[in-house]
Amino acid sequence: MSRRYALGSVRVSLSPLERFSEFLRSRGKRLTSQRRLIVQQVFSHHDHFDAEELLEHLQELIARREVSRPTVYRTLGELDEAGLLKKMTLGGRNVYEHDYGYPQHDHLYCQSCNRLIEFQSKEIARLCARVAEEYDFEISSHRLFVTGRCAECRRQGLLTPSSESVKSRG
Amino acid sequence: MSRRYALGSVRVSLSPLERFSEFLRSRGKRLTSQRRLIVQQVFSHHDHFDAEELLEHLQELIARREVSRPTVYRTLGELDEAGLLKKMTLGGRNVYEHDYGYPQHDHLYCQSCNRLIEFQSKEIARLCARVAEEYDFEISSHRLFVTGRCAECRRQGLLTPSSESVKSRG
DNA sequence: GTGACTGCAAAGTCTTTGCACGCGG
DNA sequence: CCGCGTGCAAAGACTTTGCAGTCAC
Repeated sequence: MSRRYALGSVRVSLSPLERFSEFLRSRGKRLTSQRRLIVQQVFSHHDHFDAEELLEHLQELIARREVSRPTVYRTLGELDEAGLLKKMTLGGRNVYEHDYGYPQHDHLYCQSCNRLIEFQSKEIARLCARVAEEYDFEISSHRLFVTGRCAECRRQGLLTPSSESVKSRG
Repeated sequence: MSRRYALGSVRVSLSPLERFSEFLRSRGKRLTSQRRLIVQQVFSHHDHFDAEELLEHLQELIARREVSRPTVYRTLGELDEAGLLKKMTLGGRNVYEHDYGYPQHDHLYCQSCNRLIEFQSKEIARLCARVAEEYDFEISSHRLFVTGRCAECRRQGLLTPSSESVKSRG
């Protein structure tokens, strides 16, 4: 898989770190070395991840006491608030994905390999808008998950859901 | 709200308890008094609920030692397996809804009052099928959540998400 | 300097599990 | 009467919080 970005990207003028810095300033918060390190790691590649995976990637820094578990959790929340990450829940744990410089999309979720496959569809938003109008509902966002089995797993005849962490695929 | 069933119902030949009983038999499991009590409570009215709410409804039975917390959790899992309940995750906790004798639907989720509003749309399934075909993906189910603010909350100008449990609304 | 931020340890919250007794088939 | 199912207590997975020292601004 050579394409790291399944759906291409959206033009943005600021880097994630710059954008986060601006968000922090607007809230009277501070750009600490820890927040910098976490943002760097999070945006070093496009992927879906949960706190545990991020902590693994940061294990050296954690061992060196340059960043800690609670700070990672706290910062993930801030990145979500700041609109840099989008949080979702999958199998009881919080999973994050890039939401800055990345287009709106939905997911196919393979129960066999736990992969999230991204796809785009303009119709979904249209459909949501129509339903919302009917119910006099004010949409802030939508989330469509299509669960099943991906082509690869079907070929391999995998039936049992694996317990590995969530991986993305483009 | 006089309509207890927002979307009407689907004709089924067996009662939930009968259906569960059949499921249990097919698995070499037993229809115990506890499972009977839990099924009765769960299907006594149509609503979305989580384990904590169900436990509250069962508090008298729990006090009398006729049923226990672990058994409630175990039975909810079995009802999900049996296809009587559908499990979903909302705000980190598992939420259940009737899935037997009840039509396929999706949800509007109001962030202010935490209500789930059910709606039906044939187009969603069509759309999912089309996407799945494109990705050579085998669908087992889909789940669409439209998040935002319901008409009532908008009228009341409620902005802050409440922390009460999930309620359904027809 | 001062107050936001951090790491640590500890506590939450929701859910699951090990075990010995009890009861359904 | 076998062995699945139960209640109990305890552990588990994930995440959050209180606090005192530390560092960004």
